[in-house]
Order: sequence, then C-alpha cells, then structure tokens
Amino acid sequence: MSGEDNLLKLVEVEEPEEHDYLLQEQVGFILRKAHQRHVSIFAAHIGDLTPPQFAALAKLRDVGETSQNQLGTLIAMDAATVKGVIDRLKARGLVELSKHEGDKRRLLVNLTAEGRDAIERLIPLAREITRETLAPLSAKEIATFMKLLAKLA
Amino acid sequence: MSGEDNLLKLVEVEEPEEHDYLLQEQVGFILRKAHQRHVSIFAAHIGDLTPPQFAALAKLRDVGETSQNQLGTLIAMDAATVKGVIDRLKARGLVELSKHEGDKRRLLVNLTAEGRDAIERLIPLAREITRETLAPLSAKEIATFMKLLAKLA
DNA sequence: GGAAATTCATTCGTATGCAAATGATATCAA
DNA sequence: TTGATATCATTTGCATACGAATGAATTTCC
Repeated sequence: MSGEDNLLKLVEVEEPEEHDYLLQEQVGFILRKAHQRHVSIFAAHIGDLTPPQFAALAKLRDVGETSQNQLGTLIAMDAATVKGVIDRLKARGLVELSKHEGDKRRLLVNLTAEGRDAIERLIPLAREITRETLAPLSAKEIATFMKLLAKLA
Repeated sequence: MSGEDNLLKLVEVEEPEEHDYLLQEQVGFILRKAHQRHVSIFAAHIGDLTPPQFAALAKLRDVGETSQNQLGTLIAMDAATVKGVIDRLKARGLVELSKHEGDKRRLLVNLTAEGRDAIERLIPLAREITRETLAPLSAKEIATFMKLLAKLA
C-alpha cells in the first residue's frame, strides 16, 4: 500500500501532466451533463413549467410577497433573468405584481390563488423529480453527494 | 439534549413530510447553482470563449475531424445547439467546415491551425478552472464527489 | 429494386442566463 | 441640504438549450 505508490510518484513527478486533458473528466463538463439530465427528468414530470419558473413559485410560497430583485437573489437569478421568468408567470396568471408603497423603485411579486394551487399541486411531483434524479445513488451516497455538492454551490 | 428530541420525534412522526419542501435543499436547485459558479469561474479565466465553445475545440483536438452531429454527441449537445456553437467558432476562424465525400448529408468540422493553437494555449487555463471549481473540497472529497457526480450524469 | 424508416443538418420558436447600459429612486455623507 | 453612491428595475445584445418541423440523403428490409 506504500512502496509501490511511492515508486510511482517518483516516476510520475518527472513530467507532471503534459498532453492529457480529458474533457469528459472535467467537473464543469460533467456538472453540465448532470444538470441537463435533471432538467430532462423535470420536463418529463412537469411539462408546462420550467425549473426556474417552478423555483420562483416555490420560493414565493415560502416567503410570501417580495420584490422582484429580492426573489431573484433567493433563487439565484440575475435581475434580467428573473424579469423574464416573472413576466411569463404573470402572463399565465400564476403571480401578480404590485407597487411597493414607500419605495417607488420596488416591484412586489406574489402568488395568485391559482399560483398557490399550482405550486401545492406540483410539489409532490417535485419530490419525485428529486428522487428520480438521485436514483443512481444509494441513500448513503446521496447524503455524501449532497453535502459535497452544497460546498461547491 | 435527548429527552426533548425524542419527544419531538414522536410527535413529528405522525405526519411524514407534509408541508415542508425546501427548494434550496433540492438537487436540481443546487446543481444549477454549482453549474452557475463553475461558468463564472470559467469566464474569469477564459473571457473570450464560452464553456461549450471550449468543449467543442477540446473534443476536436481529441478526435480530429468529425461530423457536426457526431461532435454534438461527444460533447452532449443538441443538433440545433451545436450548430450555433460551430457557426460562431467558424466565424472566428477557429474551425473549418467541409463536405463529407460519400455521404452528402454530413458536414465535417475540424480545427484550423489557429484553432489548434488556441486550444493548446487554453488547456492550462482549463486545468486551473477545474482546480478552482473544486477548491472547496479536499483531495479525498474530490475523488468521492467526482465518482458520485459521474453516476448522476 | 423500391418503399419505409433512419440519419444529418437546418430552421423556428421559446426560455434561460448574463454583461452592460440606462433611468428612476433612495440613501449616505460631507 | 445636496452631491456622490447605491439600489431596483428595464432593456439590449449575445450565447446556450431544446422541442418540433422540414428537407435531403442514406440505410434497411421485404
């Protein structure tokens, strides 16, 4: 467990990491693929809402009325991005907008009754999506993975 | 430290997972954030090329000339998406296109001399990007994480 | 050999995602 | 108080990402 490893180390140390760069072994590439797979699983269960749209509704359910910018911060979305997401949810009657009294810059967002119904209805599906995404891992692996993934995010 | 906890457990066990759905603990959400962080690190090191563009060049370096579709498969990209990526690389003179003799459907893609120079020059930066993305983890954690992430992708 | 199915590439439409610029409003500080 | 800063939201431009439809060429299979 030690002699051979040390020998290898002595040899390899000569040329560190010259020509080999394998794209398919880089975190970024695999991270992108894992994300793709999740989005695909999401779409298979929840066809008429995207993950960002779902995130917005789910977070509004948690925190209630907030400003558009604040909501963006909570769901890790750029101001420009969150605007588009909220616009589409508004067009579908799932959220409603109002002006903040006292601060005329702020645009308040909240769930409509329909939006609240929708998110409550979708949450069980979201649990299943999480389950299916993590299905290749054992319970213990899931715990480990989530801990490490959280460190990276 | 124990009596109260046990009491709480006995109470909570009645309803398993009713109302609590925490977006910020779901794989999909954290996966998206981890991916965002990586793209940001990438942009900080390689400003004039996106991760998908880099992936296309890196893979062409590995496999040499291939069809556009085949390249898309190798770097996990939709036919429509890969077209846009290749178009932009071509506009910058990093790849060149040619017709496949024998199969008139296929569009062959290859690195130009300039493209080859670029990817060779960028690979050291890419190694640094990988390193920085994984910096929050120890060496042992990295090994574990990569193994589990690969299972999910 | 020829119809049916498959593959390759393109195009269109929609939805993130982010940088940068802009305008309106609020806050801070001299 | 007012001038500098900061915050909130919007807009524009560019780059993925993917479903669906289309057309051209190839392969399959009876």
